[in-house]
Amino acid sequence: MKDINELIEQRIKKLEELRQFGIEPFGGPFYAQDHASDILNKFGAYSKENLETNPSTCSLAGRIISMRDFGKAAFAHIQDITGKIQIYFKREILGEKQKLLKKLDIGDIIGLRGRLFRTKTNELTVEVEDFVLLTKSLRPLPEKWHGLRDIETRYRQRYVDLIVNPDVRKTFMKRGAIIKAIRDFLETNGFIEVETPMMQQIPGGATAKPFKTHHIALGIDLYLRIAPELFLKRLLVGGYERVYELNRNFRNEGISTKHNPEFTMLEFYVAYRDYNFLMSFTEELITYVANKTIGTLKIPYGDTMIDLTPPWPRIPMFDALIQNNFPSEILNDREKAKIWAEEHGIEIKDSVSLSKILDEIFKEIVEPQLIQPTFITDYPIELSPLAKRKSQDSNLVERFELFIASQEIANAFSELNDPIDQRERFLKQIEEKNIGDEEAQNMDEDFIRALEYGMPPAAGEGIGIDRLVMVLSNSQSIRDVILFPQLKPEQ
RNA sequence: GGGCCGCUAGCUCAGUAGGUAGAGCACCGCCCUUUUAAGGCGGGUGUGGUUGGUUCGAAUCCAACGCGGCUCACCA
Repeated sequence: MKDINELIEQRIKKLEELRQFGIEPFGGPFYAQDHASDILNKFGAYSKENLETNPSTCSLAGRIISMRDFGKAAFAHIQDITGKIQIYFKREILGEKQKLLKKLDIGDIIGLRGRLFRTKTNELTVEVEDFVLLTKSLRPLPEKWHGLRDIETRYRQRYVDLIVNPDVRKTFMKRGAIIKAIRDFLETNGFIEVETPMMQQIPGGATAKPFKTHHIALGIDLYLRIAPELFLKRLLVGGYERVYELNRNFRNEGISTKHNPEFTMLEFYVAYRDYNFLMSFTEELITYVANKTIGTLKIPYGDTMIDLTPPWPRIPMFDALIQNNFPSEILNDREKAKIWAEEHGIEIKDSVSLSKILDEIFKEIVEPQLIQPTFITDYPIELSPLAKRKSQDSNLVERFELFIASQEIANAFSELNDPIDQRERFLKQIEEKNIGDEEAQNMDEDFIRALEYGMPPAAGEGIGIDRLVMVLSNSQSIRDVILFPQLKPEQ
């Protein structure tokens, strides 16, 4: 941060000179009446003559992002949250104040009022009648054509990325719109938003390694939540019928283009429904969000087009395997399945169960092909300790995952509400943990106690918001949809 | 964590038989009242990621380390 160079020194000098003129370079409030894009939209149809005969004034606040100074006149563009607009400084109008332009730099934030006109090239422009410096910028912005390309700097200094890369702004605006649309949809369908603990004594509700922290006054270790699931289901016991939480989860895993240690998850629960209901509901939710935020169900992703038009195929997991040439006769044969996997280049650890082997094979041979939205249903019970068994086959659970663009977007199931079965499943997890599965789930006695009071039959779902935003914004890396992705410390 | 690639001016990038570095934009000075990659004249502003090594001499060759990207592993 101490890399004071000549460019910064020059700007500090200008700042001091401005103070000598009695101008405060870090000013107070400025109540602009307008925004750049609003003006462009509102007056876009007004001709040059029109603007001359009906003078229209405006006031704006924003950052100077370019400057073309002629001495007695100057053009600049200023940028606000909506976009940019050209402004024109003219000595005839500003008088002595025109000289202040010498002390302004690209990057400074100003407030101004002026009159709209069109230039020779017909660009709608604000002729500045008065302006005030609101903030002096001491660091030079990246140059105007190539902008800021360096990925590391873009992530570390997202503020600069946002100033100079309009697409980045758009993506994060879209992210905000997507989240708002999700809330709108859930609220209109009778869901109530809640907040449950992020710091948990027993991390549960997912298979993942947690972050550990410590509470000094209580003298206990706490874990950042890996999922809100067990608390949301306690709320079903408490009487909530439709409930959701849209917030951060934390998982102590590697970082990649698809994983950030903290990520945003929507979890929602519906009493008196099952996973079949949720599949239809998910189609409605995602198509609502897509229509609302991008206005179409046919969206580009990488070099393919994704068509979100429902209904989406619903394929049982085992069928999906068989359709991809996995021999159905060895679905129940751990040894042969393991051999098949290894013959297809999939590494399998010795201790791993049949279900996990099938899951590995699925990830390897099926998942990459699930470009268009697809529900994969009916997972093996060992993979789903919180899900309800299928009545026709007690080795399977009523669960689905939604895949789009080869990514798992949603995971949902009919919730297990039998406290006795739940206790057995937890005990099974503890066995797994003892064998060495770091991610196996923990016993949560209070959760079982809650179930013992009676949880209505219910279905619950988690949607990975970052990944959904990736798909809807055609982003190839999760870091492009998280404002401040986790990075190693700078030096 | 493994493999591969990258790190040179504020930004985007050049620069190998090894001879202490260059372009555009930005910036500084002067000129210019409709420009928009404004233009004209003049100016290079640098801890070459860091630390060592080889060498008379290193941005360049070697090693270690740091950070980033891609990829594999793990997951959502």
